[in-house]
Amino acid sequence: MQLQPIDTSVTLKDHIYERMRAAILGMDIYGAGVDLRLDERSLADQLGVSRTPLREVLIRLEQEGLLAVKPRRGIFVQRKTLAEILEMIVAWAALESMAARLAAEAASEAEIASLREMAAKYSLTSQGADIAEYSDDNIRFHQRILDISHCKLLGVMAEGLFVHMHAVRRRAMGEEDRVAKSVVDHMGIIEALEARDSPLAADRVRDHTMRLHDHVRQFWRAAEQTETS
Amino acid sequence: MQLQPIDTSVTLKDHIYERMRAAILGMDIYGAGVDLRLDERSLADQLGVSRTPLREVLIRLEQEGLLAVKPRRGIFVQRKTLAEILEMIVAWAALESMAARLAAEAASEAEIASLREMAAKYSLTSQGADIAEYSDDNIRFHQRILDISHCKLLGVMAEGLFVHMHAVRRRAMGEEDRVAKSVVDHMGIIEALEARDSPLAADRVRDHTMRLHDHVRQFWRAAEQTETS
DNA sequence: TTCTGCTATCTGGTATACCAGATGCCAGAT
DNA sequence: ATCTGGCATCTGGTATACCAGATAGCAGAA
Repeated sequence: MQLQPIDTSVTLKDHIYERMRAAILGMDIYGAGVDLRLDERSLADQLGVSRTPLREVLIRLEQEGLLAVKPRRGIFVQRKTLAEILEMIVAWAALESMAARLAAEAASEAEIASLREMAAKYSLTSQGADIAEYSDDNIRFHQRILDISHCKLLGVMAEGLFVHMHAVRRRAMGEEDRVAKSVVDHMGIIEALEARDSPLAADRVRDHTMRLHDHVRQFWRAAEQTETS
Repeated sequence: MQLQPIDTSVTLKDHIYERMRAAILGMDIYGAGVDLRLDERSLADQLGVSRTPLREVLIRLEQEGLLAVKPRRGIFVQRKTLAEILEMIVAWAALESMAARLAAEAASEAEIASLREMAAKYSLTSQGADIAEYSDDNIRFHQRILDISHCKLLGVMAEGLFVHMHAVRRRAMGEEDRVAKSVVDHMGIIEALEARDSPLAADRVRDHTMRLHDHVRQFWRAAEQTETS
């Protein structure tokens, strides 16, 4: 008889973390009259746990930049400024560009082929798909590049950045036009990878992401947050 | 009369964090018979605080990859595997390469000049300085590049990576030879920045850091850790 | 009516108590 | 001498109590 060990490392905190994270990402952070203040006790009540494990989760979420804890003031969902969003995209470009470079050097044919497969969905019917769906697939495409770089850390670090993009989407995306351009970019990236041209792949990925950078800078809807500190 | 507001946001936790972090970084993590287990209660006693704030600090340190908390087993200082170290260096190269690119485009003359100043110390007397001192100045040089990119996030993310290099130094550095080569690399980087050649600057920074990558891979002393989980 | 200062109360910070899983030692059985 | 099962105890996880700063509303003075 053969038994798999039971994973005892999952604790209450982990469940709380998932719930909280999902709840925060589900919020329309940038909405006008949205209440960004959280209340520890009330949250603990709703989740049916005590404050202690909840607080540890809140601290973790603070580390990830999703929350801001202000001593004796309150806990707030963190709104990112345009400048911060732009910096995240720059960092993302840096990481993914490196991932593309590594992928061009070391990824298997099958791995690169899997990218083409993902892109194929849009190459023909590019105008038919709706934005939201494309946006998800788009993220997956980029994560796949990070995966096939075989450098886990790049993926992990980028993941921490993607999280924040989720909220931004509602605010700065939206032009139909970009989808078509994006598809073209993706094909260019795939071709560079297939050609094992690592500098070219790195450049194309970086340029592609930096185009998003410029787009966000241009179309960020200035419903600016008023809070200072 | 003019008064500056008192910063009330510094709390016990922050002090504990500093102490713990310094203590951990000061440890010879990779020593042979080093005890990597920490005891919450004992630490709380030593610091003169209760477990609660200490735990929050420990969780933060876990997030940063310095500690590993194993439920009902203990808290351990995290040893990095060679693979993990190498991935960190890759990520570092990605971030700093991007920083160099931005710096070449946007840094002021004065900022670039400050790099030359830092490098000057070693350009002539390159053989005189001891390794430890050079190593510190070396880190500062790289942080300066991240600074003058004017992208804070790149610096912050790289900082989180540098922390781990501290412990690695004892283990994989040491050849006098590398100092001289490193100095040459630095001058090349500075020249590319001065020429405002951003692709070249990015390439040189990346190559330089990836040379460290190769060096570590080659000279990592295999006194391998035995623990599995 | 307006301003001042007290106070009730809300919030996060910290301390402490208790719970349950993990370990290791030891007695008793074989 | 060796193996097994139980128990004492150690460790982190969770719950709860209490503290002090932050706020806002109100009462009383000017």
